[in-house]
Amino acid sequence: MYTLDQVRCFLAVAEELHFGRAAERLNMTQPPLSRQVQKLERAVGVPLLERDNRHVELTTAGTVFLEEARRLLTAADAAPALARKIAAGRAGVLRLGFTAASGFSLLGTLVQEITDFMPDVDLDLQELVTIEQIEAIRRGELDLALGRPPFDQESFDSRLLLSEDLVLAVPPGHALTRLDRPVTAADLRDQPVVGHHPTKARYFYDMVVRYIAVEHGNVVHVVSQILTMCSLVAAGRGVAFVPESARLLGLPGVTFVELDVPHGVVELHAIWDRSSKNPALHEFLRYLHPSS
Amino acid sequence: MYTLDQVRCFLAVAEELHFGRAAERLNMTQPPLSRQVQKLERAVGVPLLERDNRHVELTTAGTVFLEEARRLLTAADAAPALARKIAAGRAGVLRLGFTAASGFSLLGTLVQEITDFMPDVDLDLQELVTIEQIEAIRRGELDLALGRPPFDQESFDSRLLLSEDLVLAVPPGHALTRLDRPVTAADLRDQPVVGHHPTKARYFYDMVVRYIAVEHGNVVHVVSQILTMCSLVAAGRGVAFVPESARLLGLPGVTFVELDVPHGVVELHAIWDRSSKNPALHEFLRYLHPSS
DNA sequence: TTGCTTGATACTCGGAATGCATCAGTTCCC
DNA sequence: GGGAACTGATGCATTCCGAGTATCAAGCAA
Repeated sequence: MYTLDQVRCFLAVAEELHFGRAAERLNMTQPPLSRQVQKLERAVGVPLLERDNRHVELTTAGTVFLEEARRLLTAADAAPALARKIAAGRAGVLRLGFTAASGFSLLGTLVQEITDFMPDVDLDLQELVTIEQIEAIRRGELDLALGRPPFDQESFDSRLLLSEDLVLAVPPGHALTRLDRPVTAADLRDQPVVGHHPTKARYFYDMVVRYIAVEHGNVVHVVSQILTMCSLVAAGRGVAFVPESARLLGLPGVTFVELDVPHGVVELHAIWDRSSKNPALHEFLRYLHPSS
Repeated sequence: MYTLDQVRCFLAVAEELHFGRAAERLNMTQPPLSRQVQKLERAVGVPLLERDNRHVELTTAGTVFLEEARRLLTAADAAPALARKIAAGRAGVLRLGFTAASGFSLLGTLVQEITDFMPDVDLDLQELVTIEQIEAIRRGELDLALGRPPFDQESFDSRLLLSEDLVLAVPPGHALTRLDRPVTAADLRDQPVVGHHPTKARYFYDMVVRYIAVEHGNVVHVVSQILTMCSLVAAGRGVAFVPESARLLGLPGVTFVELDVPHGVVELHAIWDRSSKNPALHEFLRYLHPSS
């Protein structure tokens, strides 16, 4: 079995792609570093790095192991911190994930409310896209997510926090800003579109497919974050479908026009594992559902 | 910093609530176990166990650390297993490009076969024309392409997957449907033709130039996708040369007549970079060439 | 060719973990 | 009340592992 030190060694080498520099970063010399990585590879059972007597590069297995290694080390660092916080008499820790987009809208007020209502609870905030949040909850690395459907209704409970409109982000002075009616699919026939990633931003992708049949050939970029979309719009690369709260970004070079879609279609939910035993989470849920 | 062994020691003690039995379970003697747990507690910074000279019990911090510890060890066990699976090609990602036309014919069965043969491999599908696929492979953004010649035989390996006939798409009731012999170039002298794009659909363009000398002036549209061609035929804009599998589209307003060209001239190849290191690709190739 | 770079290996040394023996505190029972 | 039994901690000798130094081997450049 391998040790965390070996994982740390591997991480440094994988990031530097150079044993000498990695050793320097770890405050050790190169030979023991080589041996530690060799040991790790023997423990894992497959080569993680390909050494070329001149260059070092990750194998495919090494690439995915690197991801796991990062998570492992993060968890290894977080565990004692968590234990210390508990021991220090704090009421607990609430690990809250949020999407970049929800950060603009209600994250601020929500954090304020939580700290008011549960002043002794430490809040750990992490920005992740929805699926990553769901995965993190499933792995027990997160207590509460601010995300969008779909998610497994079996294992997760949720509550709708916010409904907002889907609007079209366009550069200022764009022809569509001069329309005095909501933009329809027909208006977009010849518009380059900055599209959503079909899996990472599945919620928006599905919504756009459903309400606005965008010509496949019009999609000029595929991205997963609202902020990136707006930047691309500002750069004149096309128009984009974004939640109304993107206005709060205050980005120059972007303005927003109404779309011919139902109001309030963009939903933001609080999502949690119904089997979680974190007392801080339950305390928060009591605040969220004052009834129950 | 602590080690995974220390965590394993703590886990055993926390579960047994007895140093002696925990030591037995870990195949070690009791004194070093005590010291390992002490070390872990020093690393974490707070007591995790309360020893009572008669009983052992978890502190509050110990309880939450126990949970984290379990997760940590699970992740530490899972990571190498995952890496081994990746290296064996039994898991991972296979990025598969396909032309719209190949989508109608064998993409479905191929995808089915891949998911049967390599159930843990994620398939990323992307529709691109052949040259874009080749470029994507060259840039390392795609592992496998379903495309048509020509492509650089130096850097790419390939395998013929399908040969089919070139047929003529015409509107139903068209004069050429009443011929009782294959259509020849002469029959097309006065027909408006929906033509292929000379670079984006070079394979079909070259093939048509080679087998049927179409009058230049007859070409009323130049498009690069079979589906677009068929739609234009259905709209009565002309006739078009398409692979027989376009029948599978089931488009109303289009029927197909035989052409006086050799059978099986439309080829579809699986194409890949012979220097690719993706184990999932190699696993798939083993499936494709059971011989080698 | 020579010299430089880079990762692997040989060897020695110091620190850490192990196991044995033992201690110290508690509980139980006669 | 006192000794036996039990439990976790500690002292000590041994062993083992990992670190550092020196060096090697392979590839590349001039």
